[in-house]
Amino acid sequence: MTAELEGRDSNWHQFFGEEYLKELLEKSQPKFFPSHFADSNINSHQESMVNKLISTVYSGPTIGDIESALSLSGRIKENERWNNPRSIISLPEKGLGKIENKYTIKIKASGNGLTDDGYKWRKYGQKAIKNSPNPRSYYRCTNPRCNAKKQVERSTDDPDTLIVTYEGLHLHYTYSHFLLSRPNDSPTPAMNQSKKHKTNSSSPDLPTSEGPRQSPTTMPYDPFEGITSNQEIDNGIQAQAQIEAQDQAQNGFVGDEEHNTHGLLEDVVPFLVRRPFSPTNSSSYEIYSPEISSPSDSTLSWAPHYTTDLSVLSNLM
DNA sequence: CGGCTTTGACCTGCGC
DNA sequence: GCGCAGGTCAAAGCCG
Repeated sequence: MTAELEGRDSNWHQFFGEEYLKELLEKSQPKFFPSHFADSNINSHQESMVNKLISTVYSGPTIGDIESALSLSGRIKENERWNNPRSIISLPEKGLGKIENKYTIKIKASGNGLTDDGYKWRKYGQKAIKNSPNPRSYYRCTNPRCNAKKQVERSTDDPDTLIVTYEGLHLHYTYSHFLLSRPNDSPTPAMNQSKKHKTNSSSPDLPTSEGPRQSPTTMPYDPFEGITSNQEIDNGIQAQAQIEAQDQAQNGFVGDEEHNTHGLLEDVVPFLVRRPFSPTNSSSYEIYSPEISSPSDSTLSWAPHYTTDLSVLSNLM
């Protein structure tokens, strides 16, 4: 499989610019970051920490993610547009139209026809599409806080291929991500309040990604990998736990209590798509952006035609 | 009984 | 303005 990756560099410093990172830090600092992170001068160690923290907090797919996760031999195009979020804002002026948090993914369904992407979705509609024999199904994330949506339809070319379009962000916490690297930590009170997950059935007509959330004990990667020192992160975790405990008291739930119990904001691109890990997972994934890829280009491409207002995300933290 | 899917109706955007 | 197509709503029914 080949894929063309068209988009931003995975280096957050380059992508967002230092000023924007500082702005983000200032906004998120009260809950998550030690105060000195908001200082005007960020040294290299701090910057490294910032990059890692932000890439953890905002876990949208980077090129590295896609490449490593999908084992793709993709070629990466330089595209200056994605080097700075400010320039994204001006994209419509450049004729690319409205930018959306949208990804389209082609999934070669496995034998059982299921494509468990690790999130829990509720179907809210199905629509016949013109010139297509296959209906399109509409799903929303079951988390009441979350505006993530996806559309699923079978490819007309290949009945085994599902075309999944993700839209929006998973605005809920996956606190378990923190804990993977911290086996010695005792669970926070909030963590003990998670329910057992419930497995959904799938439409027999259009198998989708209903399924159990990935168990914290089998989460495939450690978001804090490489981060070594850190009272700051401990503080952040504790602060987060307090926030969630408060949530629990006030609202009766913590994040997506049933399956995505605690932790970091996740991009709508599902965890298992970004980081497929199980050798038994026979699904293959192709991520592309029909809006940007050339019609004459036979290869599939991916482009981050999403913008994420990190100030919004940081406010949610 | 709660949570889910199904499905027809309704809404909205867009092209003519 | 009209019609079409895509997207969403919500009532009804199913299921564990």
